[in-house]
Amino acid sequence: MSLQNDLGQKVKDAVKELYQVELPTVEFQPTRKDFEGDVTVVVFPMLRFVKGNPVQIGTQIGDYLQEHVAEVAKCNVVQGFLNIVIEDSYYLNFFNSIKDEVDYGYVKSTSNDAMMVEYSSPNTNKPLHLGHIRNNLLGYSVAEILKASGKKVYKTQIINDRGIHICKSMLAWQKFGDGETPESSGLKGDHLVGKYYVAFDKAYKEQIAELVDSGMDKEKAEKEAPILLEAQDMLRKWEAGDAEVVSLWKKMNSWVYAGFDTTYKNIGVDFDKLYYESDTYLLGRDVVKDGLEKGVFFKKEDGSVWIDLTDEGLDEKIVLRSDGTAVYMTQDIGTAIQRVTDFPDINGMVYTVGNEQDYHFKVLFLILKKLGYSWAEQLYHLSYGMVDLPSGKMKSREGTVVDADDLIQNMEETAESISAELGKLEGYSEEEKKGLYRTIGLGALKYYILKVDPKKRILFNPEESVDFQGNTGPFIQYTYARIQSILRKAENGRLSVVETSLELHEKEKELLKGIQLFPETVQLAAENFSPALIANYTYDLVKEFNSFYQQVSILGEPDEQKKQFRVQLSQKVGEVIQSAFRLLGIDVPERM
RNA sequence: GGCCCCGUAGUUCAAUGGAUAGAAUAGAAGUUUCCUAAACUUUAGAUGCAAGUUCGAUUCUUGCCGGGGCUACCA
Repeated sequence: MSLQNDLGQKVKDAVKELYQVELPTVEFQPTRKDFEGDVTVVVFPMLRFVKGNPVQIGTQIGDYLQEHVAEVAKCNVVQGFLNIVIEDSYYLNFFNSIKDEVDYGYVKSTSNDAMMVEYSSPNTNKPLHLGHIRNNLLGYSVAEILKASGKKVYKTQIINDRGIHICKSMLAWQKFGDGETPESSGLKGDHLVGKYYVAFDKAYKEQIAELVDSGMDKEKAEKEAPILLEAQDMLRKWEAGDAEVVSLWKKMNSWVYAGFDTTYKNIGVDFDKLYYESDTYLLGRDVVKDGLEKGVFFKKEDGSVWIDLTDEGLDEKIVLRSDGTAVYMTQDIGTAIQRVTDFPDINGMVYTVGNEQDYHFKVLFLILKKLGYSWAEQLYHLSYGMVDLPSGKMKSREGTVVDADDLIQNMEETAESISAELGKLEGYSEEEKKGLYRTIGLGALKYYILKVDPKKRILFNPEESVDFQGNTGPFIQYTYARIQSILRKAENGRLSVVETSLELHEKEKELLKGIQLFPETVQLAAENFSPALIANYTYDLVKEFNSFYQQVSILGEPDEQKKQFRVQLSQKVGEVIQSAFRLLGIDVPERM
């Protein structure tokens, strides 16, 4: 904020005048609640440059600031901390300067500095589950945060639509499906296909057990179960372009896509560009050949191509098989390059992928750097921890997952029953109510997931479900709804400018400080790819507002100037809540 | 074995190397003639262990202990 810049300069001036020393930086922090003041200068780091007693230095700087800076009202020094009280008029001036700003806190995209954010990237053999939800929410939110920080952003996903796991669902459907379709069964397409993925695994396990019973050892049985051999055969046919297999593949994938579309729409995420693995899995081989000539890669005797990363503390990693076919890494190299070809203004990419692939992305990024792409300097693996259940890991194969669609429905139902109990929705139509339950239910879920550091594992207990009270999405939505209620009741006579001679209530000042923090919080969240920073910021602001709301009468204030100021202050807080929550992909309700 | 991530109140989460480690929830106690009590106000309770760097360490370094992951010519 500009005040901090100004003050920083003034502190440097003070030190220069008092001690004839140039200070490189000045460290600020918000003053802790227990002390008097608004901002605090930490004196300790200066001791490196200025010899002396920190208390004395702090006091002298404080005296200088009071004399030379109009906004500084008072100072006090506690240990090595110089606490500065800022004049009310400064905050009121600040408020006047931003109160009518639309999208306050967002930076408009000006440059061609574009980023691509990849997230979701599901397999087309089963429906989305809670792990995908975490992925989707993180990726979408980071994309929105980057946009708000001034970047151009392309959201993308790569759909993993080929491979043995896809053939497993197809084969099981062929064998056991009896022609079942989404229409005939009433099942959502992705769920229908997922059902056959589970059915495959069941049949596979049965066959293994039979083979083991008949004397085969387990490892061999796992490789030679007839149904697995059939699936492998199907994959070969697919790769050869066998018309029947390809047509089945297209049919079942289309069911899955229809299902995914519904789920994405319900979660509220979207994409600017889709990539399909069936189109991209051959990419990358030419690049590897080029890289081989440039000496980035080397060839082993059997003809396979590798990169040696032992200098970087990693291992050797294969990039092309001895038969010349691609591995996962080859595809990823090719796909990254393809994206920059498709969108030449891309200057960086974010990959939202679980932390079990940390190593893979470390290697991928290194390879791209070694190949000499300038954009390779701006690659980020948005890595996140697993979502576990009390019973352990989620496994789609075994059907032990929290299904995304079920979970969303569950959240809506919980929101509904709480709302019904509170009974505040008189006059709302059924349709409006339904929309509200979705807003609240999803708000609870999204906030619950996004407020946590992505790196941490989440233990999700479906029995306890997600809270609607305390540090939660609904808590913040509720505050927003209350503010809207005030605005509806307030008369229209709006002040064009707030008198800066107004004396601020302590809570009002805290709110203004909170509002002031929003733009830098957005930037910080973008730099750190961290929705959690936005969530925590919003919570702090809202908590402060609720305390203000409780202590200070807004509409009941007799002084018209003050009343109008409080109404506008509330309105601005509401706008910031809405803007912040938009970055998390969470809606805010007019009533609740 | 090697490498990576995590370890903070009973539980779920915070804390750019800074002051007396913040919240929420569960527990105890209050606040509705007053703008929505999904709220507000009290209260009790925590840095895995051991060294080191520093004026100052939850944060950085090392070792150990716990939990998870990666370590495929799978994707």
